[in-house]
Amino acid sequence: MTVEHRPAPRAPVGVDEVLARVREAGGRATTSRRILLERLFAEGSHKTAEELAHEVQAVAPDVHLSTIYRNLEELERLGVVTHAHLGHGPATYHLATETHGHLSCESCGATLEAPLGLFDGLAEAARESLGFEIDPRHFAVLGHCAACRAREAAAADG
Amino acid sequence: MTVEHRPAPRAPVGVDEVLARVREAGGRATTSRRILLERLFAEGSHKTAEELAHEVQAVAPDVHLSTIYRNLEELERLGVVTHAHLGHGPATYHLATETHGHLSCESCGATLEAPLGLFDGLAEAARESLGFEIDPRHFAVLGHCAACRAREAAAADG
DNA sequence: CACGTTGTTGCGAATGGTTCCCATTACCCC
DNA sequence: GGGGTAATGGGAACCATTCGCAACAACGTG
Repeated sequence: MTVEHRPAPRAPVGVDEVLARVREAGGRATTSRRILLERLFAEGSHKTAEELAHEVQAVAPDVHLSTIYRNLEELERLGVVTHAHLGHGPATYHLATETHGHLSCESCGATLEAPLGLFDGLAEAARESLGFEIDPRHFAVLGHCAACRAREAAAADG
Repeated sequence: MTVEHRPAPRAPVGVDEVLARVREAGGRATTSRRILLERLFAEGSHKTAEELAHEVQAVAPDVHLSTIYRNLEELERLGVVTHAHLGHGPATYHLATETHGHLSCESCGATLEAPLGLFDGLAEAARESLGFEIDPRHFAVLGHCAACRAREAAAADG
């Protein structure tokens, strides 16, 4: 067994499917919800609530940031969306379709998605020596990306 | 080589040594600085700025929280103190004498200090497949501790 | 399709953690 | 023991997020 927690999210296929699920759960298919979902299904993942708000507001200017937060929270409860903390700065949200761990560069903020298998070495070590089960999805593992390391090494040589 | 960044902190031996170093660097040995250092050298690590403020204020009630933050920042610049982010909630500060990685439980907030060697498996995997050099000191790797896993497993069984 | 229930929204205020600004204080070098 | 300047207290500002509340709008029902 590798890293494995939380209810496995049922893959949402599209906006309408998700809205149907929202209604099943007693919720309503509001326009702000629909637009937000369209933005989440659009390419480019790991968006902050504020970025999503801007995108949504390009279509529906009155949608308030707090509505974005509330909808993200609701979608997360349904297992459609997840958020990840990538170091300093705001959380980022993405579809819960594919699960992956996060590596984030402390220097430039770049985020790498990594298959959970990458974390198996640490997962095993932590589990065996401490009984601790890591989860690299909700919080990124920080460090320094290749580009920044190269740049920093070059600067150090100077 | 394993996980290894940042200037290796010269081990500070005591409050007075650190204050001497502060002065070398053009700083001044103020009372708030001294008391803060005494608290940092006292046992019990991973204290938040606010906890440290309370401890300092028990001795010198007028020391302001912003002074604590400024002093911690200054001490960090000198390599005497480090801070770590352990998930949600405020950062924690501790002496930079001994370097270790952090594992933090998402359920109960417990923090485990782990030797950097524990992270070697992931460090190698990330370096080799992505050129990414992890640093488990500044940001904790999150997950679930043994106690919480046991409790959660029991609850799931019902 | 009008109606009422109730989930949602917009908005602003509140929160928690941290940083910034600024006039005053107090180190400490001579 | 006076002067230059680092540091302080205090509070305002800041960012990300949450909350409270009155107005609104979905949508099942009649």
